[in-house]
Amino acid sequence: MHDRKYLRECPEIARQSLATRGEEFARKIDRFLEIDVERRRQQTELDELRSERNSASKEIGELMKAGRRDEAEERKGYTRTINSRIEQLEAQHGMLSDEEEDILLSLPNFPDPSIPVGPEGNQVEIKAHGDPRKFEFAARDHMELCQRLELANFEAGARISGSGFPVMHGNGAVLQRALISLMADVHVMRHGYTELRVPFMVHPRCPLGTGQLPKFGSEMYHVYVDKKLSEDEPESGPHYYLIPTAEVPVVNYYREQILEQPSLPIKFMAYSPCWRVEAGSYGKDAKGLTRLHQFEKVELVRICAPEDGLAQLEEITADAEHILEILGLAYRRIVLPSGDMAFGSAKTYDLEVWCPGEQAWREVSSASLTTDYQARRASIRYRSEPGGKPQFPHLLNASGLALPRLMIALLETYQTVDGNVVLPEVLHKYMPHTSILTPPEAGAPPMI
RNA sequence: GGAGAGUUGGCCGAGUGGUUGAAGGCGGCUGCCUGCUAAGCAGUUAUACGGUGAUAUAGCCGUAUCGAGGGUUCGAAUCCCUCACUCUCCGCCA
Repeated sequence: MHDRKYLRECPEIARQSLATRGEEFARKIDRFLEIDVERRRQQTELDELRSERNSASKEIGELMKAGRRDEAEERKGYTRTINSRIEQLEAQHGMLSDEEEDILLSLPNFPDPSIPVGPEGNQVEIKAHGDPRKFEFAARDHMELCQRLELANFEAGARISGSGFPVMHGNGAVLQRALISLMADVHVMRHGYTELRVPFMVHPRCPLGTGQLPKFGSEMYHVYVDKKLSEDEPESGPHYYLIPTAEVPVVNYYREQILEQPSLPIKFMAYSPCWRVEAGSYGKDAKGLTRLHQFEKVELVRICAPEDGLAQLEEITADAEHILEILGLAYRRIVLPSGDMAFGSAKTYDLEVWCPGEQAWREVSSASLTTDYQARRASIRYRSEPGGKPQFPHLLNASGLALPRLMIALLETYQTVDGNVVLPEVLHKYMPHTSILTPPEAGAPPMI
């Protein structure tokens, strides 16, 4: 959400900035400005009328006390006429305020001037790390490896829930758990994050704060208690959203709070499952573990001083990259163009890991600086000095990292000629029972 | 699922129709006093929006805000209704 004053005072800059994200926003800003002028005019008039009513009421009180009933009655009549005017104005003012609010909530963040302008495809590679492994044999893709080593069961997942809900099986499940532990440990012990364990279903206010709502409600799973399912007005009862990322609950940890002289940056890490509807994406990267309705992720969030945002983005991105580095995976960092960023982001780096079996770079992390955009929406403020003015901090988030695609890269990179997988050393202490994934022995539960 | 209690300022906590934006306390800030420390005294200390002002985000004026929404009234934190949330006890359950 943007500062009204800024839009009012620098509409041209705002228009130009948002034009890089889509052509519809200039029109919205124009409408905002139009409404804003009229809304303020009405508010001034309302304030004056109310002021008059307040003082008249006070007078009535004094007249009553003094026993001057007739004069009091006369004043009451006067206030009643003011009230009808107030009522009228309030209705108009309310409608305008609502529309203004809707517009504000539907404007994305201003892109940082440093990023490339344009639609998806205009991203720029910032750096590359590690060499994609060369194979002296035909590298298998992760589907084949999962099948052979019995690591993931897609059919069973479909039976249980539907497509996009795989069951991790045997060593696949263990490996996933090991990766979670490894990443969490590194972020907590080495990078200094405080770990949170958060609710996975959240109050609607949360995704509004982070920017998924109101525009992207259809991309999240919405949960009602059973008795509300059949009713026409689900909004009347308690309802929740399944989190599409731990960023949602973590950012809302301080929603509507004023932090008193916090020591910034605040760094939070949270592991969680994530649910995404992914409507309309069938067929697009949809095979295997690439794109799922439910997946797991370790998420990083930072809260920092406004002047520090860009530097913090570099750090949080480096924290995510560090995981790829200790796992020995080749990756590149790209900066997303204005037209391809999440709604609340001002600048986003994607980390793409090399998946040799598919001969493709796959996004495993997205690190974003949301500046004060989420802080405003979620009303998170802080005072840098006692009695100082509350100000909006900058918020950042980064996946560190998403499990399924990390798993793809890991399996495909460390496969051997005979179709096994030799795990990198850093994982050994998290999987003491085996450092080489091989097909299960006879007697293991069948994967069908 | 059943029964009850509650939701007030950074925190605790008064307050059942009229100078209550809100007593009192804690904490914070400013000053005074005290030859250390401690204590004491006085003052001050919410947020948002609008206007005015300056144009460095000071000051002044107004409005709104006592969980949310609606109602009664000239006037509501205070009365009425609806909803949300929190807590306690019982039941059920990992």
